[in-house]
Amino acid sequence: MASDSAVDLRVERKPKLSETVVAAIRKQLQAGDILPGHKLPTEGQLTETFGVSRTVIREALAKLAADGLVEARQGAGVFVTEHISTMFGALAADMGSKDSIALNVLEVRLAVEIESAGLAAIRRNAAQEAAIQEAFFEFERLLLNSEPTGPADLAFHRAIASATNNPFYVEMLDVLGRRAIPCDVTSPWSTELVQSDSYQRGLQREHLVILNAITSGDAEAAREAMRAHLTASQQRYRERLHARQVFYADSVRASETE
Amino acid sequence: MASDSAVDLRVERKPKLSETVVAAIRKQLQAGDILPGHKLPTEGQLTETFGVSRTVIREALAKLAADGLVEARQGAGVFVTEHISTMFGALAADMGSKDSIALNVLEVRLAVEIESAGLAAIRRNAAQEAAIQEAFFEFERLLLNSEPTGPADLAFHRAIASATNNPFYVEMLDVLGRRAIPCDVTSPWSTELVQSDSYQRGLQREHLVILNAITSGDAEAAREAMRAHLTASQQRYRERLHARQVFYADSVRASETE
DNA sequence: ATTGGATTGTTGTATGATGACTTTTAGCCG
DNA sequence: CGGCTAAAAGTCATCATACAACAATCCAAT
Repeated sequence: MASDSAVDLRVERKPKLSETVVAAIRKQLQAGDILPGHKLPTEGQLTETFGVSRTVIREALAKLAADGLVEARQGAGVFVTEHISTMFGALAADMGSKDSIALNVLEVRLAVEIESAGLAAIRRNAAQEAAIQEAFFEFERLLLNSEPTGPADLAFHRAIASATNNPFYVEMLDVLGRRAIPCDVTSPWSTELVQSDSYQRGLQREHLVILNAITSGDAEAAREAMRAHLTASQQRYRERLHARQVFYADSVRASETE
Repeated sequence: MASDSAVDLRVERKPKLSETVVAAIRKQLQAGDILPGHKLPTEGQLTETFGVSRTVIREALAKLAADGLVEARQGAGVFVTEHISTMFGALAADMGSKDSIALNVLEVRLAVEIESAGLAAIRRNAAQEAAIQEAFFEFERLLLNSEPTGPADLAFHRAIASATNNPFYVEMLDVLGRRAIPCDVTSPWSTELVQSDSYQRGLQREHLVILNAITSGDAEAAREAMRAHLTASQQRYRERLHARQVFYADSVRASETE
């Protein structure tokens, strides 16, 4: 309780052994060392390979199984799951559990916002449309002045949600947005990389498409524009995670010089 | 390996102990026995409570942690994480009393389910697809026997949400669905009017379109089918409300003009 | 009253053993 | 020689115990 205002500095204080093993096996699976449907080494072999106890191996396999990457058959062995769609498989393989939660929440947010845009295109009134435009131009202004655009971006999305005339869309956005930061808003590790001018220009370009669709009352186009915007954001988010994990993996490798 | 092509019919293949524990703790958390941010019983206490070894408890906690429901801090204990459902707890409690609000919630649910169907079409695995089909045929069976189809309908929607491989979709569906049931499910005022055979036949027809789209892996078609299904349900819901309101009296209208 | 260490409680990891289930192999019979 | 059965080996699931690492608490000394 010493300092609540300070941002939590410990991004990754201590990777548990099982997490390390999970990451290692994930990487192997992603690299295709073991093909879907085939058997992983036995727990005993993995114990020797990684130099940890069977407890750790079992916990790691349990986590992988929880993510659906592998499945254990008693008496037979642990097998790589057959069906994982390539997209989702790579996605899940790339990220740790905590990050995957953020991405999952973001995905729910995506659903809400897409429909929100469609409804806004249909139901908006003049004042609401003006609010959306105002947020758009505010973003533009901040961008020109090189000021942080996060708030304006958030305002843009909230204005759209508000234009549905369904208060729960706004509430939903607030609740979901607070947890899974939409990647365009400030984030612990989004220092300069994300704030680059070209990055924000891209955001604004996507915003414009959304805005045009809404003002023209085309629900379908609005949904598609919002979908494009958010999936792109999702992609950017994922890339950042990946970059972070590469960094993290390298640091682990450095400490494990054996 | 006698029948590899056939879907595994044994619903309860092997209830691992850890899974049982996971389910039990999940239920407790969902029931609100332990509030977010608070500490769970220690592993030792859980060992005694469930009568299993600490190995099983640890595996169960690891799975819960993988789902983001709890997080363990070494030396301190295992704590319940702040969760979306809890944030929605108060929110969901507020709504549901008024029908207009229920309609708004239903609309949010529509957004979630539409996207859910699209993701299910892309990401589903064999077991999940089988679960969806099973729910569909269960609906069919109940329909032929003139039994209430509500549970099967709900199972159908939950199976689709589950097939997204994003646990938050299921959770969202549960939270939103409990209050504003989609009118096809049992509801206090859905006595016979809603249960009419032709009505349920229509539902099942819409379900079939969704099912086909998902099994064929067409995300766009799945979304459209789900959208059609839910907007139709929305419409039916409105009609029922209107009928009820007319049946009651016009006095209500006086207080809430507009 | 504050600081510092000792104590206790809790999770993380290691190790060994046993049961249950699956696969493979060996053996038996036709 | 071929097919079926039973034994054996391999593997995961669970249990039990012990120690290490870490966190919160308490208590004594200053």
